[in-house]
Amino acid sequence: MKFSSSYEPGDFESDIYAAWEAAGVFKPTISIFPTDNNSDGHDDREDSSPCYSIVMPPPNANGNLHIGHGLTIALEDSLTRYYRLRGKSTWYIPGADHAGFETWVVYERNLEAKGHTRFEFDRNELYARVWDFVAEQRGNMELQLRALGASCSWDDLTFTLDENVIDRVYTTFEKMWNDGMIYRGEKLVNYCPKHQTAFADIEVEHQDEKGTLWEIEYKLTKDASFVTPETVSREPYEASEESEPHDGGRERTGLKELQNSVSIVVSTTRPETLFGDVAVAVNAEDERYKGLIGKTVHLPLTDRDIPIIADEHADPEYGTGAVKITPAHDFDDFEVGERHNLPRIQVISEDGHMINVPEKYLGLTTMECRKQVLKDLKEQGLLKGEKSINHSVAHCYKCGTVIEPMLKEQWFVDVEKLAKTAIEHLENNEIKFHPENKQKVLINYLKNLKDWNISRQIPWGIAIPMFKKVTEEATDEPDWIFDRRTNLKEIEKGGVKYVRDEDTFDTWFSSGHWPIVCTNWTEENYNPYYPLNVMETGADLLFAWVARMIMMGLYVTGEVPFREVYLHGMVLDAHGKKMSKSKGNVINPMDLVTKYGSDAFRLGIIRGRSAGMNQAFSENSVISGRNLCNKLWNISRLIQSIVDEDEGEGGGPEADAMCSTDHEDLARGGLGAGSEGHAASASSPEKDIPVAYTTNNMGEDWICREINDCLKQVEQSMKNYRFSEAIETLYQTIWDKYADWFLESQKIYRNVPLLKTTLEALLIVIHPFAPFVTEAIWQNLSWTEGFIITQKWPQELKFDPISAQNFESLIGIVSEVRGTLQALPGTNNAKKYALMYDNDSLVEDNSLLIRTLAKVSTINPLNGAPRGLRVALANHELYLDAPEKVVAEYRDSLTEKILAVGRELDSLNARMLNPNYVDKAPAHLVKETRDAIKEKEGLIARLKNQLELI
RNA sequence: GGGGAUUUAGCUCAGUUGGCUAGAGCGUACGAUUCACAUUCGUAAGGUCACAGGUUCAAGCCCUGUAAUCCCCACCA
Repeated sequence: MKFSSSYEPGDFESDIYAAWEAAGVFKPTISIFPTDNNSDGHDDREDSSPCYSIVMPPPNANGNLHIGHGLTIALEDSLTRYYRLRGKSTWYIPGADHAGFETWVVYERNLEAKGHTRFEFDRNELYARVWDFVAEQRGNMELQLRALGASCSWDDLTFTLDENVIDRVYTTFEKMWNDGMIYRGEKLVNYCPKHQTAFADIEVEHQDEKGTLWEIEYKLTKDASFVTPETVSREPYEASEESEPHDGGRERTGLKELQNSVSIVVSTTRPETLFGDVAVAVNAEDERYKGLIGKTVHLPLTDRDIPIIADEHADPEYGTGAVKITPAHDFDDFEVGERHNLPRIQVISEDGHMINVPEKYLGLTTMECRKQVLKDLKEQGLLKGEKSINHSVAHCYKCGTVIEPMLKEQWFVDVEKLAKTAIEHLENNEIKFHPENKQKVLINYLKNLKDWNISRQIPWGIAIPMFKKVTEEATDEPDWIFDRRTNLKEIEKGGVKYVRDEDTFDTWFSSGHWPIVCTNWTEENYNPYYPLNVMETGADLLFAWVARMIMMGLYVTGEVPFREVYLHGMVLDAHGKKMSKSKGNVINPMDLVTKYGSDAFRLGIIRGRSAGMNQAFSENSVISGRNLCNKLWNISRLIQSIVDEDEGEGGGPEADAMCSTDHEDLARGGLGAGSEGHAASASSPEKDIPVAYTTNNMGEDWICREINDCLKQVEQSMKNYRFSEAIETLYQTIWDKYADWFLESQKIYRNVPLLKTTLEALLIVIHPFAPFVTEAIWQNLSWTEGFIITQKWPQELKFDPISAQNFESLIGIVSEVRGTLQALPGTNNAKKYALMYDNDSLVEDNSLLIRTLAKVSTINPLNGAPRGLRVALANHELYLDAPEKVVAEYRDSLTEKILAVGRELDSLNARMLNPNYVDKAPAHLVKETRDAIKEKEGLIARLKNQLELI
């Protein structure tokens, strides 16, 4: 196979993915139910388990992937590929989400566009219709996952409405029902009048808005006796003469006589809910109102009287200190109502119109009613004030409609035990969090968790398996029974008829089972893939999802569902702003994949990102990723060309073991170990596999050392989920070390076996992050076999450490020479001035290498007295053969340099002059400081000497 | 009100038990270049580590406080 001369990811990425998929390399190698009894690994899975499992947070089945998905996949797939290379049986389980509400909104919009409404169809019909709708749309998302390189086990894809998911959800629900954790309650729920469904607290978006706080006067009744809650009827407004509108000034002579001199003024932002008022609350400590507690006031625009009660909810500092209590339409008032056993009067219907109000207001929308109420109050002189305030208002996160707190019968989960158990396991550190602080945040959240409303009035979801009794005579039977037959509208049991609840589950109730259902966990069998090794998802889902998976996992399996949690932050635009359609700054990951390749995208989005942080992202980082891929491509082409040349010349690959260079005598530094010094001729310690190369010069020893360090650092980084750090290490090793120093040196000294070994190692190590280009190269290289995706993680390389360290000195020399040449006046100095050395074996032995790397034209021994410009090195005698005039022009730079070194020396000396430092600091640091001082002193002396010569 | 974070080079970010002269990428400036790569190579400039105290031989890192920015939860009658 021939390498194309340029890196074109678009030419091979999809073919490579198809080849992997066809070869079945994404599947775990160990099945769930082992045939041998070799898996005894219930404990200590982290290190000893042969299995590694991770699940994909399911993207919307009929949507497209956005940038956050891109990040998720890049992270999860990198982990998956890394542990696969480390030899684990790796199971990355893909998923697709029915996305209950999202999909429903899209579908309902379609329906409306065609002139229909949901209310024309029954639930089963709607479910079937949406199913078809999703089936038509489905597939894009999965293609995009493939384009991103997700090495997930496609046969195991779990859809959130799969039968096994529904089954498991029903089993859990039944267990909870039997355990008494499920109850039906009339509570205030967050209700969107447009979508006509309730939401969990967490699905509501609060926005700060300007609003008006109105002050309304409620007059005390003459007969100020306490009115017990029972005297207020639930349906107080039967159309009657009395509730007809009055003229503003007309004396009310009906039921009540008003004590006009005394009144109480309440503050409200929602005057229209006045009709649902059942009390006025004041603070017991509030001197202004103390005497009024227990008296009654007349509720304006009505013929009702309501009590004045004392409750801590009333804040004397806020408004007038008196607050009207409307338990059916306000969360706080609901609680006040419960404390005082007050009735709940619902005055707003589910579609946002007034009910249970005087006829004049009946059927108005809330806004219309508000206007009318204000107008009427004003006419009666009861509107006492109007202030504009800032307050936060709850909105539907999908359509922006103001959320109406609504009194509804719903299913609730009593979360007390669930939360308590979860907290215990979290405090027991059974789950490791990245970033760490999220553990505390989650515990804090669970400690304050309220009961969980799991009913949703959306047809597209898992039906709640509860049926309500309709046969009135069967009084002994329970009102509600559990039954799995949710495909039926009506069932009969023991002669009693029941109808199914129309509601569906909150999506998080089923999603909470994700690790359980994806891994096919069962009560009967040990499953080596549960708990998951890690749960990776967005930090914004900590409460909504992660918390619920933990509670459900513990409830169902008794074990935490995963050992570690990695939370990524939000991907922001290049300026650190949230991406949004309205701002027009949305970046589509697929566009970047098309433009720069999948690997470039993956490298770009992971780089510079740390756990839990919302961080900026720009195309530049993807370009930089593409450049690295290009570098890899060209490194490989170079090595392949050397291999080809070598095999063409010599007697085949076996001859490689003999060094092909003519410069063997020069290759090792004078300080190299042993006469032959072939450090790497030993065999591998673990298995008796002979290593395939010998090192023949210091650059080769050095690169082996650097690659070993790189391996260790990447392993460490991956263990700690420091992806960005791993990539940084790889960039440096591949680019700055391997390409810029080692390969440059190999243009002189060619060690074909070592080139092969090191290239393989680097390709494997970076494969998790750049899977396509590394596989493409692997397939192009003439000597490699199989797929890179299933290779083994590289072994440590053998090398001679002293020789490796000498190469470090050589790098220092070359860098200093380059810098000096640049700083000299004029251009092309490397060609003009010869480099001379005096009595320096390292330079002498490696003069060819130094000449090549520093790009100087000639390098000679200095014959005679020093001349030209002395290169600023403490331990090497090097001169650039520049004429005096040029050296004189360099004078300023030299002075600058002397001053700089002088400053460093001063600070070092100051440190040594501090007796406490010498006494208390670790000995090796003190020694280092001493050595550094010696070196600086030497250097400064030489530079001063040089300056004098000029 | 409760909780969590952030503040380091022009920009985006590293800097994990405190330890040599605080790093990277991008950007900038200057220079190079016939064959692995201009998606390149080399060199350089650029920092009061938000501020004020404290602990320590030693602080970007630990402690206290202040300021600014951001996120989450609750509340806002």
